[in-house]
Amino acid sequence: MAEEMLDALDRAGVRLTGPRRKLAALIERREGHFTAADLLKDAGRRRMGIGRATVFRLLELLNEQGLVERIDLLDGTHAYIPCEPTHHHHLVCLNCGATTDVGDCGIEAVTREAARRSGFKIEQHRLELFGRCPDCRSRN
Amino acid sequence: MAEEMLDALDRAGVRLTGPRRKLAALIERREGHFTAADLLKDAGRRRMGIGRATVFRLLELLNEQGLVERIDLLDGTHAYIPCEPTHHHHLVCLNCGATTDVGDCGIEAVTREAARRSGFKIEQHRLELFGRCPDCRSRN
DNA sequence: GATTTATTGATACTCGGTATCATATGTGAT
DNA sequence: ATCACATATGATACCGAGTATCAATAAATC
Repeated sequence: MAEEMLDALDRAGVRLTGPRRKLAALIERREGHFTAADLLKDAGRRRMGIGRATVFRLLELLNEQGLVERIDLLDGTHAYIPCEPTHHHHLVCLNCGATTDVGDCGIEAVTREAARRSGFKIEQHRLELFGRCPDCRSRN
Repeated sequence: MAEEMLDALDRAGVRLTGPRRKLAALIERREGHFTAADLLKDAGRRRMGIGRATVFRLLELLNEQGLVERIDLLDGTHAYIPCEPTHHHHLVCLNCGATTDVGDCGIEAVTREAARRSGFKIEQHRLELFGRCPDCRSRN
């Protein structure tokens, strides 16, 4: 469990410590997006004695490895979501918080058009999509 | 000066107070994106005696009226940019911080495709584009 | 100009995230 | 196995963005 994350950490050349293993497991059993505070609470509830800083440090590491991404919810709060380390975009369910990834859906064309209109040379983009996931749609 | 913002505030039915007029003028003379702290510093430098809370309150008001938008920079910090109150997306220059708006550049098609692939019903989206503005491109 | 009500600025607070630093622990060499 | 040492840890303190509170002030309306 949490193999993928631990492998990535190993590959990144950092130590596979107790706190990191435990946190990776906690992240894995989470569904949808979560905040650093959520994780910290998870750990606290299980008396894991894991420090605040450690949580943030691991999230940063995982983020560097592309296994977790920081997204900005519509209300301006930050959340983290586990994901594959390839370029993609996120879909966030406004009802239950579930997230999915989608690959390139033709956004290249959009950036090209924006570049043409503005004269900018576009180097990066960020696209977040918000809506209702299939489950929540069928559930009412 | 700052007519547009003051008009909008008036239309919104709030009072046209001294601090609001002064801040609107300060926002107007800003270029590119700015943080609440930037604005506060502007005001402080001119000994305007404007409180922290007032700055945040005005930014929130302007945001509600669509005259200012909060964007998330790549490094995770929040910034505000003045803009038109129609749906659009933002281009941010990674070099100088300048911003421009572009209207719909075909993103409808992208959201439709993402919806098809994921089963989500997409209700909102957020797209931010980062790159080099024409000035910075020609300047080297 | 008086009155009413929204707005203000000071202060204190919350919350996400970071810096510091002495202690603990994983790891690679022995 | 154990040693040595670099890395990671957790406690604590800190920072910066944003919000709540509240008595004092100033727009708007009459």
